[in-house]
Amino acid sequence: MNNKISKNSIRRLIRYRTVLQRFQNMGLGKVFSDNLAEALDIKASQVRKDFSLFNLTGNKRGGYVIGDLLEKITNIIGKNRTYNTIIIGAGNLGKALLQYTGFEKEDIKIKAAFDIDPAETHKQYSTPVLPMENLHSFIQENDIEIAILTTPALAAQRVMDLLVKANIKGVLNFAPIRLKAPKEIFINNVNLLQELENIIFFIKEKKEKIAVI
Amino acid sequence: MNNKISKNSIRRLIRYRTVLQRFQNMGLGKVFSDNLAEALDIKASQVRKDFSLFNLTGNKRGGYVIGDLLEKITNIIGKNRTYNTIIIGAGNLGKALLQYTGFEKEDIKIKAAFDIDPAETHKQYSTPVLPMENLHSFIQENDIEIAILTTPALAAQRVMDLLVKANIKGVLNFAPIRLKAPKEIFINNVNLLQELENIIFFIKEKKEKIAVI
DNA sequence: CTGATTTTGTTATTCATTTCACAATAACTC
DNA sequence: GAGTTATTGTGAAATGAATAACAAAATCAG
Repeated sequence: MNNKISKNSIRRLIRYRTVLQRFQNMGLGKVFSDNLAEALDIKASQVRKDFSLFNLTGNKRGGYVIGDLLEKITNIIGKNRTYNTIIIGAGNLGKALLQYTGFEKEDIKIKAAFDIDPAETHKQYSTPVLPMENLHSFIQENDIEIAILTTPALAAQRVMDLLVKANIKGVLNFAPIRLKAPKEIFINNVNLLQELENIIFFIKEKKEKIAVI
Repeated sequence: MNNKISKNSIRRLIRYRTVLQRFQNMGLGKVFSDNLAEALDIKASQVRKDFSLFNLTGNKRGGYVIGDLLEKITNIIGKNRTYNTIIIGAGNLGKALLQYTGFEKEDIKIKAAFDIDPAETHKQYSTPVLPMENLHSFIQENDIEIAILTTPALAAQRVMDLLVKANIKGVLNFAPIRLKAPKEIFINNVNLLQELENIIFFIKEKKEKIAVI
Protein backbone atom coordinates (compact mmCIF):
# COMPACT_ATOMS: atom_id res chain seq x y z
CA MET A 1 0.00 0.00 0.00
CA ASN A 2 1.73 3.17 -1.12
CA ASN A 3 -1.43 5.26 -1.02
CA LYS A 4 -1.66 8.24 1.24
CA ILE A 5 -4.58 8.54 3.60
CA SER A 6 -6.23 11.95 3.59
CA LYS A 7 -8.05 13.63 6.43
CA ASN A 8 -11.20 13.42 4.39
CA SER A 9 -11.05 9.69 3.96
CA ILE A 10 -10.78 9.32 7.73
CA ARG A 11 -13.74 11.63 8.23
CA ARG A 12 -15.67 9.43 5.84
CA LEU A 13 -14.46 6.28 7.57
CA ILE A 14 -15.94 7.56 10.80
CA ARG A 15 -19.19 8.29 9.04
CA TYR A 16 -19.27 4.86 7.45
CA ARG A 17 -19.06 3.42 10.92
CA THR A 18 -21.96 5.49 12.19
CA VAL A 19 -24.12 4.46 9.26
CA LEU A 20 -23.11 0.80 9.54
CA GLN A 21 -24.07 0.79 13.20
CA ARG A 22 -27.45 2.14 12.28
CA PHE A 23 -27.84 -0.53 9.59
CA GLN A 24 -26.84 -3.20 12.08
CA ASN A 25 -29.37 -1.95 14.59
CA MET A 26 -31.98 -2.20 11.88
CA GLY A 27 -31.15 -5.89 11.65
CA LEU A 28 -29.22 -5.84 8.39
CA GLY A 29 -26.28 -8.15 7.89
CA LYS A 30 -24.82 -6.96 4.60
CA VAL A 31 -24.40 -3.78 2.62
CA PHE A 32 -23.32 -2.77 -0.83
CA SER A 33 -21.10 0.18 -1.58
CA ASP A 34 -24.25 1.60 -3.10
CA ASN A 35 -26.14 1.69 0.18
CA LEU A 36 -23.35 3.41 2.02
CA ALA A 37 -22.90 5.90 -0.77
CA GLU A 38 -26.54 6.85 -0.62
CA ALA A 39 -26.46 7.24 3.15
CA LEU A 40 -23.49 9.60 2.98
CA ASP A 41 -24.59 11.29 -0.21
CA ILE A 42 -21.45 10.39 -2.09
CA LYS A 43 -20.68 8.10 -5.02
CA ALA A 44 -20.35 4.34 -4.63
CA SER A 45 -16.95 4.42 -6.27
CA GLN A 46 -15.80 6.74 -3.53
CA VAL A 47 -16.85 4.21 -0.91
CA ARG A 48 -14.99 1.42 -2.65
CA LYS A 49 -11.96 3.63 -3.12
CA ASP A 50 -11.87 4.44 0.57
CA PHE A 51 -12.33 0.82 1.50
CA SER A 52 -9.53 -0.24 -0.76
CA LEU A 53 -7.34 2.38 0.91
CA PHE A 54 -7.94 0.80 4.30
CA ASN A 55 -7.93 -2.74 2.99
CA LEU A 56 -11.58 -3.25 3.78
CA THR A 57 -12.74 -6.00 1.48
CA GLY A 58 -16.08 -7.47 0.54
CA ASN A 59 -17.34 -10.16 -1.77
CA LYS A 60 -18.06 -9.66 -5.39
CA ARG A 61 -21.78 -9.74 -5.85
CA GLY A 62 -22.22 -10.36 -2.10
CA GLY A 63 -21.30 -6.92 -0.82
CA TYR A 64 -19.80 -6.35 2.61
CA VAL A 65 -20.58 -8.08 5.91
CA ILE A 66 -21.55 -5.31 8.29
CA GLY A 67 -20.20 -7.00 11.39
CA ASP A 68 -16.80 -7.52 9.82
CA LEU A 69 -16.63 -4.02 8.48
CA LEU A 70 -17.54 -2.52 11.83
CA GLU A 71 -14.89 -4.50 13.61
CA LYS A 72 -12.20 -3.55 11.14
CA ILE A 73 -13.17 0.11 10.98
CA THR A 74 -13.33 0.40 14.74
CA ASN A 75 -9.87 -1.06 14.82
CA ILE A 76 -8.57 1.39 12.28
CA ILE A 77 -10.08 4.39 14.03
CA GLY A 78 -8.56 3.15 17.25
CA LYS A 79 -11.47 2.46 19.47
CA ASN A 80 -10.44 -0.85 20.92
CA ARG A 81 -9.00 0.85 23.96
CA THR A 82 -10.00 3.88 25.99
CA TYR A 83 -8.53 7.32 25.50
CA ASN A 84 -8.13 9.42 28.60
CA THR A 85 -9.11 12.99 28.07
CA ILE A 86 -9.27 16.25 29.99
CA ILE A 87 -11.09 19.51 29.44
CA ILE A 88 -9.27 22.76 30.06
CA GLY A 89 -11.41 25.78 30.76
CA ALA A 90 -14.61 25.29 32.72
CA GLY A 91 -16.53 28.13 31.10
CA ASN A 92 -19.84 27.63 29.38
CA LEU A 93 -18.55 25.37 26.67
CA GLY A 94 -16.26 23.44 28.97
CA LYS A 95 -19.09 22.75 31.38
CA ALA A 96 -21.39 21.72 28.57
CA LEU A 97 -18.84 19.22 27.31
CA LEU A 98 -18.32 17.92 30.85
CA GLN A 99 -21.95 17.02 30.98
CA TYR A 100 -22.13 15.76 27.42
CA THR A 101 -22.86 12.06 27.50
CA GLY A 102 -22.05 11.33 23.88
CA PHE A 103 -18.37 10.66 24.49
CA GLU A 104 -18.54 8.06 27.23
CA LYS A 105 -20.00 5.25 25.25
CA GLU A 106 -17.27 5.63 22.67
CA ASP A 107 -14.40 4.85 24.99
CA ILE A 108 -13.39 8.45 25.37
CA LYS A 109 -13.07 9.00 29.11
CA ILE A 110 -13.15 12.54 30.40
CA LYS A 111 -11.10 12.27 33.56
CA ALA A 112 -11.16 15.86 34.77
CA ALA A 113 -11.61 19.49 33.88
CA PHE A 114 -9.23 22.31 34.77
CA ASP A 115 -9.83 25.99 35.41
CA ILE A 116 -8.01 28.95 36.88
CA ASP A 117 -11.14 30.18 38.62
CA PRO A 118 -11.17 28.62 42.12
CA ALA A 119 -14.93 29.13 42.30
CA GLU A 120 -15.39 26.71 39.40
CA THR A 121 -13.04 24.19 40.93
CA HIS A 122 -15.20 23.94 44.03
CA LYS A 123 -18.51 23.30 42.35
CA GLN A 124 -19.58 19.69 42.28
CA TYR A 125 -19.80 17.86 39.01
CA SER A 126 -19.59 14.13 38.48
CA THR A 127 -16.16 14.78 36.97
CA PRO A 128 -13.78 16.80 39.14
CA VAL A 129 -12.84 20.38 38.23
CA LEU A 130 -9.27 20.97 39.34
CA PRO A 131 -7.03 24.03 39.60
CA MET A 132 -4.54 24.61 36.81
CA GLU A 133 -1.61 23.97 39.13
CA ASN A 134 -2.45 20.28 39.05
CA LEU A 135 -2.45 20.03 35.28
CA HIS A 136 1.00 18.67 34.66
CA SER A 137 0.99 16.04 37.35
CA PHE A 138 -2.55 14.95 36.52
CA ILE A 139 -1.66 14.35 32.89
CA GLN A 140 1.37 12.33 33.90
CA GLU A 141 -0.33 10.29 36.57
CA ASN A 142 -3.51 9.53 34.68
CA ASP A 143 -2.08 8.72 31.31
CA ILE A 144 -3.96 11.55 29.59
CA GLU A 145 -3.48 11.59 25.82
CA ILE A 146 -6.03 14.12 24.64
CA ALA A 147 -6.96 17.62 25.84
CA ILE A 148 -10.04 19.58 24.92
CA LEU A 149 -9.20 23.26 25.02
CA THR A 150 -12.08 25.63 25.76
CA THR A 151 -10.25 28.58 27.30
CA PRO A 152 -10.47 32.12 25.96
CA ALA A 153 -8.16 32.81 23.03
CA LEU A 154 -5.76 34.81 25.15
CA ALA A 155 -4.98 31.93 27.47
CA ALA A 156 -4.94 29.21 24.86
CA GLN A 157 -1.33 29.36 23.71
CA ARG A 158 -0.08 29.47 27.28
CA VAL A 159 -2.10 26.37 28.10
CA MET A 160 -0.89 24.71 24.92
CA ASP A 161 2.69 25.22 26.02
CA LEU A 162 1.91 23.48 29.30
CA LEU A 163 0.31 20.61 27.42
CA VAL A 164 3.34 20.23 25.19
CA LYS A 165 5.56 20.02 28.26
CA ALA A 166 3.27 17.38 29.71
CA ASN A 167 3.53 15.34 26.51
CA ILE A 168 -0.04 15.48 25.35
CA LYS A 169 -0.65 13.71 22.03
CA GLY A 170 -3.74 15.40 20.62
CA VAL A 171 -5.76 18.56 21.21
CA LEU A 172 -9.29 19.52 20.28
CA ASN A 173 -9.05 23.31 20.21
CA PHE A 174 -12.12 25.50 20.52
CA ALA A 175 -10.16 28.69 21.09
CA PRO A 176 -10.23 30.88 17.97
CA ILE A 177 -6.49 31.02 17.44
CA ARG A 178 -3.94 28.90 15.62
CA LEU A 179 -1.98 27.10 18.28
CA LYS A 180 1.74 26.64 17.86
CA ALA A 181 3.01 23.22 18.83
CA PRO A 182 5.46 20.58 17.64
CA LYS A 183 4.01 18.90 14.60
CA GLU A 184 3.86 15.49 16.23
CA ILE A 185 1.00 16.79 18.38
CA PHE A 186 -2.22 16.51 16.43
CA ILE A 187 -4.43 19.57 16.76
CA ASN A 188 -8.00 19.67 15.55
CA ASN A 189 -9.58 23.10 15.46
CA VAL A 190 -13.27 23.79 15.92
CA ASN A 191 -14.32 27.41 15.56
CA LEU A 192 -18.00 27.92 16.12
CA LEU A 193 -18.07 31.55 15.08
CA GLN A 194 -16.34 30.63 11.86
CA GLU A 195 -18.93 27.98 11.12
CA LEU A 196 -21.68 30.52 11.58
CA GLU A 197 -19.91 33.04 9.39
CA ASN A 198 -19.64 30.37 6.76
CA ILE A 199 -23.39 30.01 6.78
CA ILE A 200 -23.77 33.75 6.54
CA PHE A 201 -21.57 33.87 3.47
CA PHE A 202 -23.62 31.26 1.72
CA ILE A 203 -27.04 32.61 2.58
CA LYS A 204 -25.83 36.02 1.55
CA GLU A 205 -24.35 34.81 -1.71
CA LYS A 206 -27.57 33.27 -2.83
CA LYS A 207 -29.12 36.64 -3.34
CA GLU A 208 -26.23 38.02 -5.28
CA LYS A 209 -25.88 35.05 -7.56
CA ILE A 210 -22.15 34.60 -7.36
CA ALA A 211 -21.11 31.18 -8.51
CA VAL A 212 -20.28 28.93 -5.59
CA ILE A 213 -19.17 25.40 -6.07
CA MET B 1 -14.74 36.79 -12.80
CA ASN B 2 -15.65 33.33 -14.01
CA ASN B 3 -13.86 31.56 -11.20
CA LYS B 4 -15.73 29.38 -8.80
CA ILE B 5 -15.49 30.09 -5.10
CA SER B 6 -14.89 27.01 -2.99
CA LYS B 7 -15.92 26.42 0.59
CA ASN B 8 -12.29 26.33 1.54
CA SER B 9 -11.51 29.73 0.13
CA ILE B 10 -14.33 31.16 2.21
CA ARG B 11 -13.03 29.42 5.31
CA ARG B 12 -9.67 30.99 4.62
CA LEU B 13 -11.24 34.38 3.96
CA ILE B 14 -12.78 34.27 7.42
CA ARG B 15 -9.43 33.38 8.87
CA TYR B 16 -7.69 36.17 7.02
CA ARG B 17 -10.11 38.55 8.63
CA THR B 18 -9.39 37.25 12.12
CA VAL B 19 -5.67 37.58 11.60
CA LEU B 20 -5.99 41.02 10.03
CA GLN B 21 -7.99 42.22 13.00
CA ARG B 22 -5.25 41.00 15.29
CA PHE B 23 -2.64 42.78 13.18
CA GLN B 24 -4.69 45.95 13.25
CA ASN B 25 -5.01 45.76 17.01
CA MET B 26 -1.25 45.46 17.18
CA GLY B 27 -1.03 48.80 15.42
CA LEU B 28 -0.01 47.58 11.98
CA GLY B 29 -1.26 49.34 8.87
CA LYS B 30 -0.06 47.09 6.08
CA VAL B 31 0.58 43.42 5.41
CA PHE B 32 2.20 41.32 2.74
CA SER B 33 0.77 38.08 1.46
CA ASP B 34 3.74 36.57 3.19
CA ASN B 35 2.65 37.66 6.65
CA LEU B 36 -0.83 36.31 6.21
CA ALA B 37 0.51 33.06 4.83
CA GLU B 38 2.70 32.56 7.84
CA ALA B 39 -0.13 33.30 10.25
CA LEU B 40 -2.39 30.74 8.58
CA ASP B 41 0.39 28.29 7.86
CA ILE B 42 -0.23 28.27 4.13
CA LYS B 43 1.70 29.49 1.10
CA ALA B 44 1.81 33.15 0.12
CA SER B 45 0.68 32.26 -3.37
CA GLN B 46 -2.45 30.75 -1.89
CA VAL B 47 -3.22 34.03 -0.17
CA ARG B 48 -2.76 35.98 -3.37
CA LYS B 49 -4.82 33.48 -5.32
CA ASP B 50 -7.67 33.78 -2.83
CA PHE B 51 -7.47 37.54 -2.88
CA SER B 52 -7.56 37.60 -6.63
CA LEU B 53 -10.66 35.41 -6.49
CA PHE B 54 -12.44 37.98 -4.34
CA ASN B 55 -10.95 40.97 -6.15
CA LEU B 56 -8.97 42.03 -3.12
CA THR B 57 -6.10 44.04 -4.47
CA GLY B 58 -2.92 45.48 -3.01
CA ASN B 59 0.03 47.45 -4.26
CA LYS B 60 3.05 45.95 -5.85
CA ARG B 61 5.88 46.23 -3.40
CA GLY B 62 3.58 48.00 -0.95
CA GLY B 63 1.48 45.06 0.12
CA TYR B 64 -2.11 45.41 1.32
CA VAL B 65 -3.68 48.11 3.47
CA ILE B 66 -5.19 46.28 6.43
CA GLY B 67 -8.08 48.68 6.92
CA ASP B 68 -9.15 48.39 3.30
CA LEU B 69 -8.86 44.63 3.31
CA LEU B 70 -10.90 44.31 6.48
CA GLU B 71 -13.64 46.47 5.12
CA LYS B 72 -13.84 44.55 1.87
CA ILE B 73 -13.62 41.11 3.46
CA THR B 74 -16.28 41.99 6.01
CA ASN B 75 -18.46 43.06 3.15
CA ILE B 76 -17.88 39.82 1.28
CA ILE B 77 -18.58 37.65 4.29
CA GLY B 78 -21.73 39.59 4.85
CA LYS B 79 -21.29 41.25 8.16
CA ASN B 80 -22.62 44.68 7.39
CA ARG B 81 -26.00 43.75 8.75
CA THR B 82 -27.20 41.60 11.61
CA TYR B 83 -28.30 38.02 11.23
CA ASN B 84 -31.09 36.87 13.50
CA THR B 85 -30.53 33.44 14.90
CA ILE B 86 -32.23 30.94 17.18
CA ILE B 87 -31.01 27.92 19.09
CA ILE B 88 -33.13 24.79 19.10
CA GLY B 89 -32.58 22.41 21.97
CA ALA B 90 -31.75 23.87 25.38
CA GLY B 91 -29.65 20.94 26.57
CA ASN B 92 -26.08 21.34 27.73
CA LEU B 93 -24.70 22.52 24.46
CA GLY B 94 -27.68 24.73 23.67
CA LYS B 95 -27.41 26.45 27.03
CA ALA B 96 -23.68 26.90 26.63
CA LEU B 97 -24.19 28.57 23.27
CA LEU B 98 -26.93 30.77 24.73
CA GLN B 99 -24.43 32.14 27.18
CA TYR B 100 -21.58 32.32 24.72
CA THR B 101 -20.65 35.94 24.21
CA GLY B 102 -18.49 35.46 21.13
CA PHE B 103 -21.34 35.82 18.68
CA GLU B 104 -22.87 39.09 19.78
CA LYS B 105 -20.07 41.37 18.79
CA GLU B 106 -20.09 39.89 15.30
CA ASP B 107 -23.62 40.94 14.46
CA ILE B 108 -25.06 37.51 15.01
CA LYS B 109 -28.04 38.03 17.26
CA ILE B 110 -29.40 35.07 19.15
CA LYS B 111 -33.01 36.00 19.58
CA ALA B 112 -34.34 32.95 21.43
CA ALA B 113 -33.87 29.30 22.24
CA PHE B 114 -36.50 26.60 21.90
CA ASP B 115 -37.05 23.39 23.82
CA ILE B 116 -39.75 20.79 24.30
CA ASP B 117 -39.02 20.53 28.01
CA PRO B 118 -41.32 23.02 29.76
CA ALA B 119 -38.95 23.07 32.75
CA GLU B 120 -36.24 24.58 30.56
CA THR B 121 -38.59 27.11 29.09
CA HIS B 122 -39.34 28.54 32.52
CA LYS B 123 -35.78 29.10 33.69
CA GLN B 124 -34.53 32.61 33.35
CA TYR B 125 -31.77 33.43 30.90
CA SER B 126 -31.05 36.77 29.34
CA THR B 127 -32.37 35.27 26.11
CA PRO B 128 -35.83 33.69 26.32
CA VAL B 129 -36.28 29.92 26.12
CA LEU B 130 -39.58 29.23 24.41
CA PRO B 131 -41.69 26.13 23.86
CA MET B 132 -41.45 24.44 20.47
CA GLU B 133 -45.04 25.35 19.62
CA ASN B 134 -43.92 28.93 19.12
CA LEU B 135 -41.16 28.05 16.67
CA HIS B 136 -42.89 28.72 13.39
CA SER B 137 -44.48 32.00 14.33
CA PHE B 138 -41.33 33.24 16.04
CA ILE B 139 -39.23 32.64 12.95
CA GLN B 140 -41.75 34.45 10.80
CA GLU B 141 -42.25 37.39 13.12
CA ASN B 142 -38.63 37.96 14.02
CA ASP B 143 -37.06 37.55 10.63
CA ILE B 144 -34.91 34.60 11.72
CA GLU B 145 -32.53 33.41 9.03
CA ILE B 146 -30.28 30.97 10.86
CA ALA B 147 -31.00 28.13 13.29
CA ILE B 148 -28.49 26.38 15.52
CA LEU B 149 -29.62 22.82 16.05
CA THR B 150 -28.51 21.17 19.28
CA THR B 151 -31.26 18.61 19.79
CA PRO B 152 -30.61 14.87 20.14
CA ALA B 153 -30.15 13.05 16.84
CA LEU B 154 -33.58 11.48 17.02
CA ALA B 155 -35.41 14.79 17.09
CA ALA B 156 -33.19 16.60 14.62
CA GLN B 157 -34.83 15.67 11.33
CA ARG B 158 -38.27 16.45 12.70
CA VAL B 159 -37.08 19.88 13.76
CA MET B 160 -35.38 20.38 10.41
CA ASP B 161 -38.68 19.76 8.67
CA LEU B 162 -40.28 22.46 10.78
CA LEU B 163 -37.45 24.83 9.92
CA VAL B 164 -37.87 24.16 6.23
CA LYS B 165 -41.56 24.97 6.49
CA ALA B 166 -40.70 28.19 8.28
CA ASN B 167 -38.29 29.16 5.48
CA ILE B 168 -35.05 29.13 7.37
CA LYS B 169 -32.00 29.92 5.23
CA GLY B 170 -29.12 28.29 7.07
CA VAL B 171 -28.60 25.72 9.80
CA LEU B 172 -25.65 24.98 12.04
CA ASN B 173 -26.25 21.35 12.94
CA PHE B 174 -24.68 19.75 16.00
CA ALA B 175 -26.86 16.65 15.87
CA PRO B 176 -24.84 13.68 14.62
CA ILE B 177 -27.01 12.90 11.62
CA ARG B 178 -27.15 14.02 8.03
CA LEU B 179 -30.17 16.28 7.73
CA LYS B 180 -32.33 16.11 4.66
CA ALA B 181 -33.44 19.47 3.35
CA PRO B 182 -33.92 21.32 0.07
CA LYS B 183 -30.51 22.22 -1.29
CA GLU B 184 -31.12 25.94 -1.16
CA ILE B 185 -30.92 25.71 2.63
CA PHE B 186 -27.28 25.82 3.64
CA ILE B 187 -26.42 23.29 6.35
CA ASN B 188 -23.13 23.29 8.18
CA ASN B 189 -22.44 20.21 10.29
CA VAL B 190 -20.36 20.14 13.43
CA ASN B 191 -19.85 16.75 15.01
CA LEU B 192 -17.82 16.90 18.17
CA LEU B 193 -17.47 13.16 18.62
CA GLN B 194 -16.21 12.88 15.07
CA GLU B 195 -13.60 15.54 15.72
CA LEU B 196 -12.36 13.61 18.73
CA GLU B 197 -12.28 10.36 16.81
CA ASN B 198 -10.25 12.12 14.18
CA ILE B 199 -7.67 12.96 16.80
CA ILE B 200 -7.70 9.40 18.00
CA PHE B 201 -6.98 8.12 14.53
CA PHE B 202 -4.01 10.38 14.14
CA ILE B 203 -2.46 9.80 17.54
CA LYS B 204 -2.92 6.11 17.01
CA GLU B 205 -1.45 6.17 13.52
CA LYS B 206 1.73 7.78 14.69
CA LYS B 207 2.77 4.59 16.39
CA GLU B 208 2.05 2.44 13.43
CA LYS B 209 3.75 4.63 10.90
CA ILE B 210 1.11 4.62 8.22
CA ALA B 211 1.58 7.41 5.77
CA VAL B 212 -0.89 10.22 6.32
CA ILE B 213 -0.93 13.30 4.21
C1' DC C 1 -23.21 -26.72 -15.97
C1' DT C 2 -23.70 -22.61 -18.93
C1' DG C 3 -24.80 -18.15 -19.47
C1' DA C 4 -26.60 -13.93 -17.52
C1' DT C 5 -26.22 -10.72 -13.82
C1' DT C 6 -24.43 -8.26 -10.04
C1' DT C 7 -20.98 -6.15 -7.43
C1' DT C 8 -16.31 -5.58 -6.10
C1' DG C 9 -11.57 -3.68 -6.63
C1' DT C 10 -8.58 -1.10 -9.27
C1' DT C 11 -6.86 1.54 -13.12
C1' DA C 12 -7.78 5.44 -15.97
C1' DT C 13 -9.97 9.87 -16.39
C1' DT C 14 -11.75 14.02 -15.06
C1' DC C 15 -12.13 17.72 -12.11
C1' DA C 16 -10.46 20.86 -8.29
C1' DT C 17 -6.94 22.93 -5.57
C1' DT C 18 -2.50 24.29 -4.56
C1' DT C 19 1.91 25.69 -5.76
C1' DC C 20 5.22 27.54 -8.92
C1' DA C 21 7.10 30.90 -11.80
C1' DC C 22 7.58 35.08 -13.62
C1' DA C 23 6.21 39.48 -15.92
C1' DA C 24 4.59 43.86 -14.40
C1' DT C 25 5.23 47.55 -11.45
C1' DA C 26 5.61 50.31 -7.32
C1' DA C 27 8.86 51.74 -3.99
C1' DC C 28 13.36 52.52 -2.53
C1' DT C 29 18.62 53.91 -3.09
C1' DC C 30 22.10 56.68 -4.34
C1' DG D 1 16.20 59.67 -12.45
C1' DA D 2 18.53 55.18 -13.51
C1' DG D 3 19.06 51.06 -11.49
C1' DT D 4 17.91 47.76 -8.03
C1' DT D 5 14.76 45.35 -5.15
C1' DA D 6 10.48 43.70 -3.32
C1' DT D 7 5.93 42.32 -3.99
C1' DT D 8 1.72 41.70 -6.44
C1' DG D 9 -1.33 39.25 -9.73
C1' DT D 10 -2.04 35.54 -12.79
C1' DG D 11 -1.42 31.86 -16.24
C1' DA D 12 0.88 27.37 -16.32
C1' DA D 13 2.33 23.23 -13.91
C1' DA D 14 1.91 20.00 -10.31
C1' DT D 15 -0.51 17.73 -7.07
C1' DG D 16 -4.55 15.81 -5.00
C1' DA D 17 -9.38 14.10 -4.83
C1' DA D 18 -13.53 12.36 -6.88
C1' DT D 19 -15.73 9.92 -10.45
C1' DA D 20 -16.13 6.77 -14.18
C1' DA D 21 -15.15 2.61 -16.42
C1' DC D 22 -14.39 -1.95 -16.66
C1' DA D 23 -12.26 -6.59 -15.93
C1' DA D 24 -12.59 -10.23 -12.59
C1' DA D 25 -15.13 -12.87 -9.56
C1' DA D 26 -19.14 -14.48 -7.15
C1' DT D 27 -23.88 -15.69 -7.37
C1' DC D 28 -28.05 -16.93 -9.49
C1' DA D 29 -31.40 -19.10 -12.91
C1' DG D 30 -32.81 -22.65 -15.49
